Amino acid sequence: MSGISGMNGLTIGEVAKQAEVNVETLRYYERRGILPIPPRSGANYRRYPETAVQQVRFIKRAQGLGFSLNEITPMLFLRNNPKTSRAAVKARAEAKLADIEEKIERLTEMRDALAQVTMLCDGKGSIDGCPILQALEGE
Amino acid sequence: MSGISGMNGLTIGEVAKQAEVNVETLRYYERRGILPIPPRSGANYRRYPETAVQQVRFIKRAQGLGFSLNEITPMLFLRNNPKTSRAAVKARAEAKLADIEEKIERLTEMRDALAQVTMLCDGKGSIDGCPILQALEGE
DNA sequence: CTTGACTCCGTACCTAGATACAGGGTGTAT
DNA sequence: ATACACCCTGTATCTAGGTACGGAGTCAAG
Repeated sequence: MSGISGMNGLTIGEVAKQAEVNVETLRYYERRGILPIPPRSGANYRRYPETAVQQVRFIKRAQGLGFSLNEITPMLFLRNNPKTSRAAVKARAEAKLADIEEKIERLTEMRDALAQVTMLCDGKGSIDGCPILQALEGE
Repeated sequence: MSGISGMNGLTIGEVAKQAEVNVETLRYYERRGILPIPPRSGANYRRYPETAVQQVRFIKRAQGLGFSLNEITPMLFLRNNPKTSRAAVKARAEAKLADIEEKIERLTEMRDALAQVTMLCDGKGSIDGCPILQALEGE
């Protein structure tokens, strides 16, 4: 048998592999207070419960939906608190949704402005009087 | 008369005010090599030509269109080089346009995924079995 | 000739999310 | 018993775009 598993809980490397993150990332999450502090072995090795893998995956999925670590931290707390209502969870999701929509809108405005400026230019000749540069220079 | 203007060129504070940026930002741009190094007065004060204000505004407008400082630096160079073709400028604008569109697409995917998850939840009851959390936990 | 506003430089700090590395200790297979 | 993978801590580094601060020098007005 390889590794030092089978003892009691998972090593940081095992959690990292299963959750598909870097070992350093797990230590970073611990420092940030986003992952609970695991017990230590006699040799001072972290001993993670199986649930740690699920927690990390939860974090990664939430990140994939646009949540920042600062936003995820209270969500993990919520998740472990049976008094939490679904309404509270839903409210966070909806706030983030609005957030993402605003970002999309800002980028869309940017895109339209840039597209307009780009279309002014036929791409021929020297830069003297280039409409794109004029747009950036002008009033 | 207030200030030390009228001498020859603009002080850093005057440029900052006219271009609506922070004084520190101008020094930062200089360190980054994005703004040309201005001559100094006897007292070692920066003496900016009037064109500096235009350059800073150019930078700020380009940022507003989504260009990073790293992308803007060569654009300023291009702008001052009469051999540059409009095609080169247009190519940069189009590349950035594609870039922004990709960002919009990624955010849109995110939004759709989050919206779907959010709609599963009626916002009633305890978190046990909350569909949003289940989506984050589950496979 | 003092006061206040401005400037200088260098360095540290900020957000966000990690990643890397040095210099040690540990666990196990051969 | 030795090699090698793994773990520990602490600190530094990275991207991006600045902001803040300390201590010193300078300028113009009253």
